[in-house]
Amino acid sequence: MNTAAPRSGDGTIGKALEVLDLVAQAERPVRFSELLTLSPHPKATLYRLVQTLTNLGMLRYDVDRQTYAPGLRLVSLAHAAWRQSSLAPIARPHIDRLSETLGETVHLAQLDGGQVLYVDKRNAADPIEMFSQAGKVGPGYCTGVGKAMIAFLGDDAREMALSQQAWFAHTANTHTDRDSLSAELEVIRAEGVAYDREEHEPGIICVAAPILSETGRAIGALSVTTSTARKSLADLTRLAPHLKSTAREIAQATANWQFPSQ
Amino acid sequence: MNTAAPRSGDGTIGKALEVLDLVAQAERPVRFSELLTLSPHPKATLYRLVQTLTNLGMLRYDVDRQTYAPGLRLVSLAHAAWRQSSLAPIARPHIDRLSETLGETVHLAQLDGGQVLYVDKRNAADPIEMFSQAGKVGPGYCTGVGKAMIAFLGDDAREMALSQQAWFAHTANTHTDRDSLSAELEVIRAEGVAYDREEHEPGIICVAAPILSETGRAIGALSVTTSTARKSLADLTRLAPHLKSTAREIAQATANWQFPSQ
DNA sequence: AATGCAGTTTCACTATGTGGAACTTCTATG
DNA sequence: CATAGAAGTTCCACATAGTGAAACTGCATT
Repeated sequence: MNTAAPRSGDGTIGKALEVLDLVAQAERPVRFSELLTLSPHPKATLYRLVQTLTNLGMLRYDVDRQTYAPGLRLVSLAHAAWRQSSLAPIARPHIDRLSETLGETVHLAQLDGGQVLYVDKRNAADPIEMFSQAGKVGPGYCTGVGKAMIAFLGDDAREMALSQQAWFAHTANTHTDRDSLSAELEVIRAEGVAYDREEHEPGIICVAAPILSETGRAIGALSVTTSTARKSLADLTRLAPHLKSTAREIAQATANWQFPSQ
Repeated sequence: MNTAAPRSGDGTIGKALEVLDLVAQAERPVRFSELLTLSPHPKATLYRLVQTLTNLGMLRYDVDRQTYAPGLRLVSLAHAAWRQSSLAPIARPHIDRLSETLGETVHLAQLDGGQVLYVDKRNAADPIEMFSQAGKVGPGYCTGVGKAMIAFLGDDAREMALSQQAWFAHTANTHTDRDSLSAELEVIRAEGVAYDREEHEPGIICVAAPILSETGRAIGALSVTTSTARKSLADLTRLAPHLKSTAREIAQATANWQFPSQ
């Protein structure tokens, strides 16, 4: 088996996925010419790729507007991925309970290519939401769940993850290089909890606890997010024990069934 | 732009997606050798495809168990697809209201390659947890939502859809050929509602209304599903007007924004 | 030690995908 | 209403990228 994960350059299939990503990241239907400016490929090549993807149902082409959007076939594929590769199905009852106890919205995230992928969320007020939030991605280096997970990776995986960060200063508190973050990761490892101190968005704070495998590696993370208007960091500290115990419950539940560490 | 949608045979990318589908359909982590028996490709070719997909994050490889599962990258791609290409974000408030009014579980579905794709569901208080969730796919020819949508397709699209059905007799009531179904489609077009009379699962019945574009083509469908133990078909008939009016509301909401007919 | 099975690598071959350029719409503009 | 320009589509000589038979490497099992 191959070791690294370059995530691009893998032949034709890689190119096709780059295009798919481009369309997905656009967040709205795009015209062919827009894609052309965004992609490194010559016109004819891009054209064929887009055609193939459309034929395969991975892109949807709107004839009237002449635009491309991600196709619904992805949704059904993702369903399988979500059920098999995410902690969500197993974690769901535990998250329900936690969300109810705390009266706060709880997020469940996993690491994918150095980025945080939210795989489920439980809104205290409004139950059962699916992909509305699940599927969303965020940065690893400046979110509570991201830091919680990176702190508890194996050395190689952590190096990998650190090298994949953008280190963009979203706020004055954002870690903007690996040394700065690495120092905090030590603390997170010691405490078993990570805080987001308005590092991603001003006014937004969060506590997060990693979900650990038997070998002590992060396989996911839980978080409670709130705004400085509603709660303080001290308040969140009080929630930490609940988070940690729920994380431990989930870890146990997964150990009984299956699940690979990164 | 190409017209038809053969959904396979599209070069290397098509092959890669076939493999991805295979893994997704397995519903559990699969070994390489299992894939080998399922796929028409020779060992080496399959091996490379699987490697490429793994590198790209579309598959996840579990080193310990030597198994492949759909990768989480799909979940984030699907998020974009769900937001842009599904009716769910627009329809959500209307479905909420309907589900609350009726006190029943409401499903929202769209047609994708002749199959029904459930893009959202709203579970009322009393959850009959059964066969459906966002991302789940079902047959077109023997579900309420499927028949409601197929009835209101354009001629070409309907022919296409009919040719893509499996016509498997799930129950004694299942339509097993296009003539049988076509007759019912006439009725559905006249009434504007479709019923599933235990055609997919014994004991499960449903009413469905299509969501129509300005040109009268189906862009999705709504349904209320229940069991014969709880309700009769006559009961469902009484719900039909609510379904139809909600479907019309959603159609209006989409018209104001965007949306292509099939 | 011998057999068999699952997974991986090699390598000559050629099918597949490439991309520059030419062609066709369509839309904006003088 | 002619004309320029941009956006989308097709063509085709070329070589990269993918193919698959066969050989190889572990690792169980007998």
